[in-house]
Amino acid sequence: MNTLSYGLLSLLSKDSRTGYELMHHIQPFWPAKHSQIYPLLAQLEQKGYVEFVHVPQSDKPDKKVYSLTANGLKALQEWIGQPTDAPVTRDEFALKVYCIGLVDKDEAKKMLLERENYYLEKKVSYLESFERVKCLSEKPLEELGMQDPMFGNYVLIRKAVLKVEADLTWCKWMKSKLK
Amino acid sequence: MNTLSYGLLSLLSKDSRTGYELMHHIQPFWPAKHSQIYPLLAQLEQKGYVEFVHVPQSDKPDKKVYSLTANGLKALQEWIGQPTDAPVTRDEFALKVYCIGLVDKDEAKKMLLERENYYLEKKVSYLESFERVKCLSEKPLEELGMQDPMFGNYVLIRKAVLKVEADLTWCKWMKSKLK
DNA sequence: CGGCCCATGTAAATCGTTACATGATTTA
DNA sequence: TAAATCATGTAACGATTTACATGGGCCG
Repeated sequence: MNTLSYGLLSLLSKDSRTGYELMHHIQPFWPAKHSQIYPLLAQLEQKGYVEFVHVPQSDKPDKKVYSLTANGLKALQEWIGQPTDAPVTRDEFALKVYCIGLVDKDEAKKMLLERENYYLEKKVSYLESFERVKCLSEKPLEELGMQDPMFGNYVLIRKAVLKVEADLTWCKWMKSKLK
Repeated sequence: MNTLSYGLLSLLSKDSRTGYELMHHIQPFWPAKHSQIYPLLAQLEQKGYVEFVHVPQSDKPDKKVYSLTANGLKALQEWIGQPTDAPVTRDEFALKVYCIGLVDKDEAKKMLLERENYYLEKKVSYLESFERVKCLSEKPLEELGMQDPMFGNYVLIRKAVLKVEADLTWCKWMKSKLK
């Protein structure tokens, strides 16, 4: 059982989903391709942590809708209590910035602006997710408690927004350094 | 040539270093174990991008001090101009927070405090690095330009500090949610 | 004396990406 | 008509971690 497997169980604890949907929803916190997810779902099913129903579709390909079993829930709760790994980030841009003095100022500025636009787009998409969560939630977001089904979404989007704002602050600060 | 290889060249563009030192210095931006780095250095040497001198030591094991060659510098500069991959983060804590409602409030609070302490320690160590850079720099940091050798260190530590402050802001905000 | 730091390397296992494979429907 | 979306899966490759291997000096 690796971390991604538990991540899939985490998503399934809220909603039954297909492998395809799980792939999309897990991206922001644990990037993974479908080729990694499908075999793990098969393993999880063999362990009895998830089960699925075939859902034939006429217009689109048939799908398998997975849900968490009682055993899966137990495994998930035990995992939450275990020690948690430190987050890991790999940022090619940071490596380039470290030796940015090797290229000329115009190229450096161009790179920074590109990265800033990347973060701006991210921020927009996070704010859109935020709005979506706001609509789906019964209560106003500020009143959500730990037990509410949208609580996880709410706090993680808040985390993502704070992070991307820090990145944008850094980009703007860097731009002033390259003037 | 993978990203880590270029990362090693990036570090070597500032200083000659051993594989062991490279391993430690690249951690904040591209975590890697020595078992990954030593073979890559051998490859880089075969390609003529780096060269090394044996340095026998009496008290400690002998070492190989690597430096960047002219060809290595050229490869490095070309890489900087190429499109840059988006940063990738994998955060087990985020997955757990998503379904934090599955454990009781006290355990959730304990997890949050642990993570906050982790970030606090990180912040302290970043601020220490900051002081070290300040001492090593000839000019005051605010006056450093792109070409100065400490510029890369300076701006990346600033990036790390902004990030960890955003994380701490989130932790404090989360704590208020669990009251 | 046990464990950490220095310092380099290889081998095995796991994790993750890219490519191969299929195929209907929708959109530009 | 080319590309994207939905939907699942396998195979090959590359990246990363863990474990194996060695050995002196230093600290508590």
